[in-house]
Amino acid sequence: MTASTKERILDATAEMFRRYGYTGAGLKQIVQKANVPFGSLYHHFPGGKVELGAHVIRRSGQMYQDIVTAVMDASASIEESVRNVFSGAAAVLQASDYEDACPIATVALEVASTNEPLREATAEVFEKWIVAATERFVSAGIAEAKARELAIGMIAAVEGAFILARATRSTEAMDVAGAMASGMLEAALHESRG
Amino acid sequence: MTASTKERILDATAEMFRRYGYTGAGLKQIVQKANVPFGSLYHHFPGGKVELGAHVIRRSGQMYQDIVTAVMDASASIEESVRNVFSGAAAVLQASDYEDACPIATVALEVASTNEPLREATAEVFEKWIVAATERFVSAGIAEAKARELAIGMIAAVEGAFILARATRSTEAMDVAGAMASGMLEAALHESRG
DNA sequence: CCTCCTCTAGAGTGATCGCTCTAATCAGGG
DNA sequence: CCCTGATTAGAGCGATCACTCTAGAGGAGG
Repeated sequence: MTASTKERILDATAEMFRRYGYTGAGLKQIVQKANVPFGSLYHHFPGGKVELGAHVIRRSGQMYQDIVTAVMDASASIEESVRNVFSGAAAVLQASDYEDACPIATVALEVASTNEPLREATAEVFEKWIVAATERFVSAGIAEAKARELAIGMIAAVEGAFILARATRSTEAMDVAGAMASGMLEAALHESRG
Repeated sequence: MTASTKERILDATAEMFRRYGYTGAGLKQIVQKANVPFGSLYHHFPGGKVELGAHVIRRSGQMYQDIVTAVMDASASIEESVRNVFSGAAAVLQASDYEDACPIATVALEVASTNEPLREATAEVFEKWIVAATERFVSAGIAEAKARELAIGMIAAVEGAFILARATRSTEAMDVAGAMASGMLEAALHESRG
């Protein structure tokens, strides 16, 4: 209710992107869902769909990172925090009937070869995620290079599991990916502790 | 030249799907690329875009599986075969300027919540891949349950790495995912051999 | 009151969407 | 030759696409 017109547009677009992707989300549908007149969209985002898309990608990326950070902060150990991220993703998938997964993966694949500004936005988000996760692992005592590998592996695992889980409507892939990621982490911790 | 009209449609559609996704690929563009009159498309695929999409998903899934099988058959050991699959994927990505990746991942995410028959087609393909990979690992002496976990983990890793690699235009994620997958496999082999 | 500027409001633009339709073309059997 | 069914060929359909345009509503300063 207190959300501004601009925020309502961004929120509605983010939800449309998650469900229908970038190409599949129509601007008319977006303004209708946001309960905003069409003219307001081009007032706030004069660059049209591309500018709106770039904003939504960066914003969704930040929001997702904040959620993951909060989950990890609430965990007792780094090992547990990784497991909680995957089990949390599995829970959200199930609760949303396999609709709400990664907010930018679908868009990332769609625009990778067709829309350079949006591709750059997705790349920026992924790189920020990698850096944030790497810092976590470094703080846990893992060497920088190994920490970055773990971070990339973990993000790749969760994204790949999202694809399999949504396609098969099962959390099996997410559960397996979580076990795989935590196994990798434990091995790295064991190594770094001597 | 010897390719039939139907095959040319399927090939053109597969390429359009890889680059633009399901929603982004227009039927007019497809028939133009395939050098086929519009009427022929609806003669061969009376069910329209959905029927064509389902055919292309299953066909691309089978083709991709055949390629991976060939790569693995040409490898000396199961460990090497897994590494070759990832390094081969990285090479294809680089050679195609990060356009040609998994032929169905983009479509899978797009249609997961919007098009039930196509979602089922993608689920079918993924399940076949999992079964095929599981059989490979079982033949290598790994227990059935563990082999299925490895198969799912490997497919999730390669799919997730495709997303990161295409977005960032770098093979780093694919290299890391390959190392992660082969590490998992070696651990499982070590365990199964006592 | 008036002016100025931001924002809301939605009708209307040409282009493209998936799809339907009819006609032409072709091959093989009689 | 004619007939028949499969396939090619593409114009045209209503709907929707991203987007532009003009007009009005609302609040702040004078």
